[in-house]
Amino acid sequence: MPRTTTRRRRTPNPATPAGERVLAVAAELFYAHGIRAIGVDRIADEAGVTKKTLYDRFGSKDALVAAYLGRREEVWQKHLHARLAASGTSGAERLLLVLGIASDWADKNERGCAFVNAHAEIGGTDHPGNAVIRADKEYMLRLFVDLAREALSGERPGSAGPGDAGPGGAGRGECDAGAGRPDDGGPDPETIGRQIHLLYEGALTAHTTGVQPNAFATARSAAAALLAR
Amino acid sequence: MPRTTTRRRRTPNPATPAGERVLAVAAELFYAHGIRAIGVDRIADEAGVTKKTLYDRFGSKDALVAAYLGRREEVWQKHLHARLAASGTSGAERLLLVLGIASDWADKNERGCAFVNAHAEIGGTDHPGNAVIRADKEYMLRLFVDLAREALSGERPGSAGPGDAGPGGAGRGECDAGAGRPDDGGPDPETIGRQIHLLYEGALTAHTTGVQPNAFATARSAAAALLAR
DNA sequence: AGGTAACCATACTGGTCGGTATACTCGCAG
DNA sequence: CTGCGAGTATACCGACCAGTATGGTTACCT
Repeated sequence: MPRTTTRRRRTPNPATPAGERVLAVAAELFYAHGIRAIGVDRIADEAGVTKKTLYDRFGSKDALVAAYLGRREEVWQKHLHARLAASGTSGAERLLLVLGIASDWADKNERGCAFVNAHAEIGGTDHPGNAVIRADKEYMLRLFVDLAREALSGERPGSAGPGDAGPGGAGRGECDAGAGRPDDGGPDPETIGRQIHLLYEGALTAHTTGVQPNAFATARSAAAALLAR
Repeated sequence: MPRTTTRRRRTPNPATPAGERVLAVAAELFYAHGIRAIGVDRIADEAGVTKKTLYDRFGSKDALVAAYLGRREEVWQKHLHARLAASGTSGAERLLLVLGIASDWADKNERGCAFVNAHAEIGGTDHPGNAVIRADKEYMLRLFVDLAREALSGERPGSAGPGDAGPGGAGRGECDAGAGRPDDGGPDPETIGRQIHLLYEGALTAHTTGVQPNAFATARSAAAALLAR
């Protein structure tokens, strides 16, 4: 019974009761006040845990931050797909529903996108959390592109396999994303998906900063217009 | 000859050589590394100034942060209008040019929108910088709405005055911003301006986080499509 | 001549930062 | 019964935090 290398655990796994409490408290405080604004002492205190335990579980504050972001991504994606699956929608409706779900989510998470906020603090460094941020952004972009493809191809609920995609390199080119000329003939799903992704990202910040309280409704109407061309 | 109450200056004005140096250094460091990541000691050091001088000019770190944001807003708005005025464009072209200017700006400012980043760190508090953030966001929204109005008044009938609007309070409703239904008849300029503002905000974060390197080109094509409906 | 604004330099406060060290207790599985 | 993982408690480290105190040096403006 090879129990995953029972011995020798250099990088600790935080899946213990105390570790869970730490992660829960860290998630709440980091999100509400920012990463740099919260010290490990306070997290340990509010989790009812000693600093030693915190460091035994996570190794460093940076690792704890990365764990916080990873947990956040996991929860959001699970929530999103649960509501998406329960809706039974398809085609354009399904794509627009994503904006509706994000709207509800944003109402309950008044500090906005945790990944954008974290990027403001740790972006441009070699912080381990950056990988998680990038992964989430990439994921949402792909989701919108895939849903746009389904919406425009006569609504096929099929898996549509995006072709492994793979992490690959950073820049991929996408060759100008269809300039400004009114190519009314047929804007490809990739472009429309990317456009709607921008509406999604924009609605998140516009909603959070308070400039556009109804940002998601506005984004929805714009997305519908882009799909209906 | 009342020279603005020559005596008694409780709130200092930072318009002195040393003050300018402090502000310049602060702007660079705050933008590049974040507000909480930079201490006043380092700012004073790199500006070749003592901490005493820094506090004589600005009073507190929070006030210095607010000054940094104010300066940033000023520079951006001046740059934007200079390029806008030099272009001689009008109508839809003029609106799309804003996205082009923002694209160039974003290429030179790789850490993204200073106000979004600052909001991630001080949002939700009573920090004096929040007023500046809000003002900038509001300004860009108004700009897009006004330009959308100009762009659409030249080709579409029924100007449909939105009714004074005015600054008023925070929430203004805007009554659902035209839900999802395909009201192809005529989307009002206010709504289109708001939609394009979302594209602008989204492009900023998508470009900065690296998910969409060509975010502004994509935003441009989407904005053109929304205007050409 | 004297006042004052704008600077310099050094030193200090009380607190917090991320991270480590030491030593002890508990429950469980070999 | 022993060894170990998970946890407790306390104390410590050097560095940095925002902000203040004291005192001295220019240069300009009445």
